[in-house]
Amino acid sequence: MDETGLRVGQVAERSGLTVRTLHHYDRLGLVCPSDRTSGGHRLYGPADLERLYIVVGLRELGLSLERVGEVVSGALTVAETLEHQRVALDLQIAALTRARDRVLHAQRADGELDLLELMKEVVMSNTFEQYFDADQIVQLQRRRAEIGEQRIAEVENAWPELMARVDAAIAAGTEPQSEEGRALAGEWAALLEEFHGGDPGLRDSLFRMYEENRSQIETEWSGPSQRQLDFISAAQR
Amino acid sequence: MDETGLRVGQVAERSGLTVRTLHHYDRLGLVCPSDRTSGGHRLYGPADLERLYIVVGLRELGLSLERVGEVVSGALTVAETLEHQRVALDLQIAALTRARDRVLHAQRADGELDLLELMKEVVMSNTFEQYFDADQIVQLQRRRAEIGEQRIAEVENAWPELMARVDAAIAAGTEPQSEEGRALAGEWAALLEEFHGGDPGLRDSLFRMYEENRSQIETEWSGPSQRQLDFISAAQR
DNA sequence: CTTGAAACTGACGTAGCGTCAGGGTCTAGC
DNA sequence: GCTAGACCCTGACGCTACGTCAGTTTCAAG
Repeated sequence: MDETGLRVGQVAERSGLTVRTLHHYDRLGLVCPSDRTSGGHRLYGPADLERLYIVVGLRELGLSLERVGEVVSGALTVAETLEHQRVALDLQIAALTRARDRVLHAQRADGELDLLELMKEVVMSNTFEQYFDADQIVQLQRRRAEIGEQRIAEVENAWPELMARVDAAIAAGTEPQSEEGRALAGEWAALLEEFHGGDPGLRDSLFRMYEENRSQIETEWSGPSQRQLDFISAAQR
Repeated sequence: MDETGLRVGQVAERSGLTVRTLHHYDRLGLVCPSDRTSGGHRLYGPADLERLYIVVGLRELGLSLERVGEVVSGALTVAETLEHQRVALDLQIAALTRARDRVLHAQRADGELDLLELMKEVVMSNTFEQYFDADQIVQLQRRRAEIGEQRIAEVENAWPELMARVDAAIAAGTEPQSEEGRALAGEWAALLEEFHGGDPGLRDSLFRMYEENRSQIETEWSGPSQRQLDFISAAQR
């Protein structure tokens, strides 16, 4: 008759979970109280609580209950699970961040929902996903986080300004191979580098996307024109 | 018998959705094809497609199907919906980012899952959430994104270094009010400012948390000692 | 008229519990 | 011993946004 131990309600209060949740974990076999009263009420002992806290801790990492079960039972190695989870979280964060960016963009349309803008955004990001795989998108997201929003805004503002100066140089008849031309090409390359961070995979994907969607990017996204690209590539030779 | 229009399969192919999804939207009343063949097959006209693309666009913003329905029916204002959605996405991103940080922290325990570390993390973030509300957590997250990870790492490394110099000053018998003492206090305030960004609400919450968990923070998180705090506050007077 | 592809309408499954519904159990006070 | 009130029990359905059969019917070409 050693009916010591906490009842569900008390465990719920201490752990911040609900009684229903504890029932759920019990049924799934995650945390089963090792004792019951004669009337069938659950009694949680110290070992049960320890297991419960392990489960809670793993859940805070965002693992599903199924994974948690596999980890506590030893069916999954911890290191591998953590690595998978990190990647999964990166992907989710990237997806949500893109949604947030789209919302911000739509909000700029001030009151009226600009469906055309929204569709352009959507088409754009779909195009984007054709050329960059999940890992690359996560990689880009990481770079953005490392660099910080201020620097990103600076770079985005720098592009039209640089493109204007390139246009001016072309109009003035500047030789691409001249010192001025090569300086412009250097700036151009530096801005590109801010995007792909020197990763050849990212750079190639970006270039392929550019090649295959040139006219659309030029007209709808005010990207660089063919003349500008020609000038820059001539200067880089 | 003007049975023109696209069938579900064709619409699915063009929109990137599945046939099942189109059935689902039809049943929910979101996008109901305005025509059917005599045999009952769905026929989507141009107006239906337009409505479908609006729905798809709104879904890409992360809105639930219910919200999408309310927006397209005009029951919800667009501006308000977008603002709510932005906040909701911020909260989700913040939650996932915290989970990711915890995973990274657990991974540093190298192979062996350090449950004690994990529990400390969890307890810490629970403590944190007692003192900062959802808006403030989002605000902090935004600040971190703006500043960039490099700067954050710099600041985190700067703390122990500064604390060491303060200790040295105390050991050398430096007066808090001396020029050297006030310089240290200035650096101290600048590092704090990096955290709260000058927001008085954030600063007060942080101070309250510090006050009420002083011993724990000092021992488990190698935070500043009482002696150091006394020196700094004396120097600031 | 046949045949293969495509479409139709249910209906169940998913993750992690919330939320009744319709009971028993525990315990303090009388 | 009895009862009231608080607590606990075990089902069972609900929610999101579809995926995935299953069994039947329609379409379009030969």
